Amino acid sequence: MADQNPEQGSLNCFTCQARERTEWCVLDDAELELLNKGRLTKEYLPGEVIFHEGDPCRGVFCLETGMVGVRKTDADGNSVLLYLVTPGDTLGYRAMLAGEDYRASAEALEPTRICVIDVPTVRSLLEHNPALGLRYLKRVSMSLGNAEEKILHNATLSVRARFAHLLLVLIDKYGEKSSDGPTEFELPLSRHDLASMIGTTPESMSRTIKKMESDGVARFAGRTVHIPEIETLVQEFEPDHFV
Amino acid sequence: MADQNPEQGSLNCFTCQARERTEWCVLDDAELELLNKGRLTKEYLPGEVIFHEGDPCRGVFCLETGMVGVRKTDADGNSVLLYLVTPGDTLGYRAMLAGEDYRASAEALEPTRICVIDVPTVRSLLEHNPALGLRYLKRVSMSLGNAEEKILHNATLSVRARFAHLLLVLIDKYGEKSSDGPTEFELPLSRHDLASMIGTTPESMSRTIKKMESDGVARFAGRTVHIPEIETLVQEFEPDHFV
DNA sequence: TAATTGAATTGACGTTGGTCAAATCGAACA
DNA sequence: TGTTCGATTTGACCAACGTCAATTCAATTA
Repeated sequence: MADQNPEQGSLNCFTCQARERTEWCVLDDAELELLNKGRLTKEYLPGEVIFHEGDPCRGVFCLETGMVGVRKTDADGNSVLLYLVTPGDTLGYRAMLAGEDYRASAEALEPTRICVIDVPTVRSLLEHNPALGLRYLKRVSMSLGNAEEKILHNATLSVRARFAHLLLVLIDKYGEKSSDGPTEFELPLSRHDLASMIGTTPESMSRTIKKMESDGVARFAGRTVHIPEIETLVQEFEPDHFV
Repeated sequence: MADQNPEQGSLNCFTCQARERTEWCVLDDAELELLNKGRLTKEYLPGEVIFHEGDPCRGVFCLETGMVGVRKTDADGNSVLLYLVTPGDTLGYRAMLAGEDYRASAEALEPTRICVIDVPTVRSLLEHNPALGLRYLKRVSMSLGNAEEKILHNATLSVRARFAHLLLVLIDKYGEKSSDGPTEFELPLSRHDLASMIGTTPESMSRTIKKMESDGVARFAGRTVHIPEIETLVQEFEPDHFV
């Protein structure tokens, strides 16, 4: 694990570029001061683990730069990649708010700079500023809605349809903002991680990609994806979608 | 939909048997008064729908008696049964807290008596009593943890293992509280609904039950299940579980 | 440039579990 | 008691997808 490194990037919560995009945007200056005091910055290299499933909750993490993957693994070593966490997202709040140990692990996928705000500080902020709680309520509730949707998708859609959906989500989140026409963008994930995001194997992932190429739905070159027409992806996902 | 029927059961939030088990247990008398005023009681017969996916959120529901199923259905009519809601549970809070329309539908599975607390009342209570928000935060966060676990299970476990797990959960929630030895209990669900709780078909459900019987893991007679040894179910679920 | 290593792909194969249709069961009711 | 209707079970079939092993690819380093 990389040591704390206060020499690079923003030095505190006041100057942090990511803050306005986090739940902390509702805090006033006094509260920000508290947040800043309860904070510890760390850097992680790809593959380094930020927390493990079963670890006691250490607080809430704020991602400043880089990318983190949240994984859940079972006894046999099978795993799913539940979330990609990018700058402006917070991490680890579920365990904190549920008062549980972590039920998933978090791992840097890129060089990542991240702050931890310790449990007592978060608890105190939550108790004194109801707006923060409401903010988190909204966040967790939307996340729950998405998780429930994923349960439905995994139960009813084919690997191919789930992958089409994943591509749409990734384009929406990390790609150019053009809803139609040809699109090109960089997948932020390996084939293995793409597979574990939709609950399948790298082999099936590979075959699905090949099939999509031969069907002219998309072209893949390494992590670069070219999609001639976004709408065809939507069709894959909802066969009877009307434009 | 059955009309409001104030003649049966508890007449208000003060005398409601279920209340102490809900999030409302943190309210003081003045707040209970507000809750009581924002409340409307309804009764539903099995099969009647309480809300539909896509409906605007009407408030938070409190189940007093009966049972409700929360379902999510896709365009092709495939569906999963996400939750069973029983007395003392609240319902519909996810959409309310996320500020979204319902993303699932709720349907009475038994004759059900339920109160609706309208959106303005819940919002007002949340804004004035931070403890209520924290209470819901915990509830939603734990629910999210369970949903994430379900995503992992559906991706990695067989139908049989998922069913073993479902049985354990149902026994824990609705069965006798004996952790080992022979157990007998009543399934609260049809085969079809059991199937849609673990994301499979009634046919596969039926075959799985038959196989489990021939393996001596459990005996099924209609909705009555007899399990000679609970531990064998745990083994089904976690092959390398140590006692 | 050759060697090394891990990721990705491909092939071959088997199994799970979905689909469709038919048969059976069981409760409600005439 | 016979009838009816939906729920459940059974059978037959097969497609999707997981598994295992071998191969290829690409990036890194000696």
